[in-house]
Amino acid sequence: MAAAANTEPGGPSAQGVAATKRADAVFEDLQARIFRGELPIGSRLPPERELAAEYDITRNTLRESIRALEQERLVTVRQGQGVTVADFRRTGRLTLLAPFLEHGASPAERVQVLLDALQARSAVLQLAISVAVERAQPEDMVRLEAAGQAQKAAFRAHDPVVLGRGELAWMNALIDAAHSMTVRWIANSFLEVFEAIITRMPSLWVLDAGYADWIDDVLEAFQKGDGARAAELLDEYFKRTDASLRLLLSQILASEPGDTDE
Amino acid sequence: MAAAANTEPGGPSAQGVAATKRADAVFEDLQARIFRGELPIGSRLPPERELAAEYDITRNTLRESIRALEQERLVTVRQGQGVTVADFRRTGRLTLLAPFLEHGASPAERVQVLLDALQARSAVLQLAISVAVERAQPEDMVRLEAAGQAQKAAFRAHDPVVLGRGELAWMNALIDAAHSMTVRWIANSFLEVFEAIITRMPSLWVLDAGYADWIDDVLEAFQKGDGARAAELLDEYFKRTDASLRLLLSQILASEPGDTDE
DNA sequence: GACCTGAATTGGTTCAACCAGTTTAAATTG
DNA sequence: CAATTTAAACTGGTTGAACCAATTCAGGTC
Repeated sequence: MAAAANTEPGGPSAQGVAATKRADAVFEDLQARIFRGELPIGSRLPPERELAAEYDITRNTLRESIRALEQERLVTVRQGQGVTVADFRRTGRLTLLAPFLEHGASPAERVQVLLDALQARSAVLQLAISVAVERAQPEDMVRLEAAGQAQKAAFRAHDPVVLGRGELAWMNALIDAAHSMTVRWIANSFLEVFEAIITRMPSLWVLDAGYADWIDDVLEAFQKGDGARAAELLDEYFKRTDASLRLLLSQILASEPGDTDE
Repeated sequence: MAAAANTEPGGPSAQGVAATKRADAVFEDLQARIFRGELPIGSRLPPERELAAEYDITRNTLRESIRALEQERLVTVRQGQGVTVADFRRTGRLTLLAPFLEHGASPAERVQVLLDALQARSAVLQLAISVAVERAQPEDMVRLEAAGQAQKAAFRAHDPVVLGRGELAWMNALIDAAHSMTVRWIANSFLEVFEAIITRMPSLWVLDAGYADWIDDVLEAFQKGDGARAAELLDEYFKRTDASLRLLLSQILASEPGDTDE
């Protein structure tokens, strides 16, 4: 028990691990094929009857997969006309972020999306801070403080997984302190990505040497109610670590020639 | 043809207008019931066989609806155990924003979410600007400039629908100029909301008197490559209009006693 | 060539079983 | 009587075949 403790409630659920349901498995495969460009944008999927036969499932089951694809805006479905691959790069939504980073086609594009996502993450956390400064309750402050201290302690251990989970906990505390559904909903898509990174490529979890001090500074600014200062600190820090990550990723990109991975 | 011109490609698609497919209709109804709290968080939905009978559809069709709910993280489904309403306020993602604002339970909560969404929108557009300043191509600049001028012209017409669509076009131009899938994906969920507002409650489209000048200032800062200045202008402007909107919404809230609308 | 017409194609829905985890309650056992 | 075992019942997951309803497209008609 307590094997893979979830950072926060609302953890595991959908497509977390390998899909057990046939419909899920087919959904993921089709999703990956679309991301890979194997099913090009604008092209039509084979008719449901054919596709079902290909995957050796019944049409009803296949339809559930298609329904999920449609919900993610990866395809558009019209009676009599077929299922068409949508221009997801343009029409997609943030829910595609994590799956795209896992199944996306070219390494170059994945790296680009990841770097953009990091910048966006910084913006989201800055938003969270500015809202949280206005709305944080005493218990939120306690939780934030605790998460920060835990991180400072864990920092000396140099374990990327522990630190990653700790930072996730810290982010969650901050997001909860904002008491904003909108902030929580935006953040969840990013947290999904970080979950995946911690689990599958912890080496990507880059931390700056000044991490411990930084935690203190942010907490202090936050407690003073100086949201602008806290946001600024956050921005600066991320600019530094993201620069390191950029370097790291370019190295990985250079060493990994082809498209294949997994 | 050209009847209800879409602002941008990637327009109509899913649940735009009243669902024609039975499965979609049921999905929307269940979604609304969950938002309304009629199906409380943590409670179990009736068994599929019963629910299908209630809606007078077949189980397979109902399952497609459930699948969509699951994809939106509104329910969790486990074999042998049933379908449980998820704590969407915590586990949901940005895709819920538009539907929640349309079907959400208490007017007070809807207003709160809308105001938070506006602040988030500002943050997202600031992000878009800061990225766009780095990546905008000449054609992006042309498009932005054109959209801005069109808005200045339309401003004198005082037609909220035209102005709303124009501002949507302007935002789209900016988002495209960022050349970032992440930015586009975040923004799409917000654009969905604005689409709905323009169509259904155009009176909410508040514009400041200084709108025309503001457009000029932002464009100028942008063209100078001063992303920080442009973002700042955007933030200031939104703070002003959002304050007006806050007032307007509180009035509407006061005049509309019950939960019912539509 | 423009216009109907109807078959073929494709998704949408229905029905009726059966399979597979979970839960519950009865039966068994100590 | 309490703990355990067992089997029924419930719940979602999947199947297969058939029919309905838009859309497309090929032929036929004018």
